[in-house]
Amino acid sequence: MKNFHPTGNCPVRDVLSRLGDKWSMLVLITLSANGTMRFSDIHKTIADVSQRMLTVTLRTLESDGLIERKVYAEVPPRVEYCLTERGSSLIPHIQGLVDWALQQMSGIMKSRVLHTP
Amino acid sequence: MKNFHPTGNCPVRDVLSRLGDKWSMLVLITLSANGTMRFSDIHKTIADVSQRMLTVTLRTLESDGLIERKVYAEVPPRVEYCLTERGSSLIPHIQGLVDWALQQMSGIMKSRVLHTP
DNA sequence: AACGATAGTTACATCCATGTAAGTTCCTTA
DNA sequence: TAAGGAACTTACATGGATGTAACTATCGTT
Repeated sequence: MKNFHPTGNCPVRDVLSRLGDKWSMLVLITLSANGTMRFSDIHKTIADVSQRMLTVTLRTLESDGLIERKVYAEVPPRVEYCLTERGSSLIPHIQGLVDWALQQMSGIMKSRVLHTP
Repeated sequence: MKNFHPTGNCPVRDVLSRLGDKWSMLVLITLSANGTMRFSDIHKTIADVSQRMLTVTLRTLESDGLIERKVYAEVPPRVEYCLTERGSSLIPHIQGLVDWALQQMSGIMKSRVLHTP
């Protein structure tokens, strides 16, 4: 347990807590699957995210250097997002989690029912 | 309710959202590193979790079948926790995320500073 | 002149995860 | 007789994450 420091501020916890929010992993997987996308494209793909939270999520991911934001000086505006190299390096790990969840979810749902009669 | 609850629709999101809370991954990694542990042992290892949240987290993990809870009829009580097979199968994926975070966190911190002048 | 399109921003409201503090149980030991 | 211990449980408080709705800018099109 030398990686997770139980006391004080842990940078690893900090980094991981960003991915644990409601939309970040979903956005990253979406960009990985589709390549470069406009704001409206992402919004259509993840239909139930609010405009505000999509903006907030994208800004946070950009701030951490996981995605890149390109603004084109056009009217109406055009903004494109894509994964950075750092963002791409994270994808296999998220995908690993998703695959695990897909394999296990049936059993997990059954387990939940047993534990809440 | 005007909108569907997102985790109500997608089982994968539901399962992953459980792992995204503040303590679940930490508890799983701790159990993986130390094997069977008592409640108080986990609490000592993860010093800054409140008693209540440790209880809540352990119950949730148990309900999903990721850890096993063994109660011994003694006074004072003794309760032991360990990973189930399902919980163990998740560890490599969490560890992959942790390793990634360790490799990237320095660069991420720098990126954050650049994006918040 | 009004409208639509895109990608936001702002102010405000609400919910839920988490925290705090105290109470509970039952036996053992001083 | 009372304190101590493990593992909770309950009631209440709080803050941060998320949601809602309205507003913005600009230009070409109707």
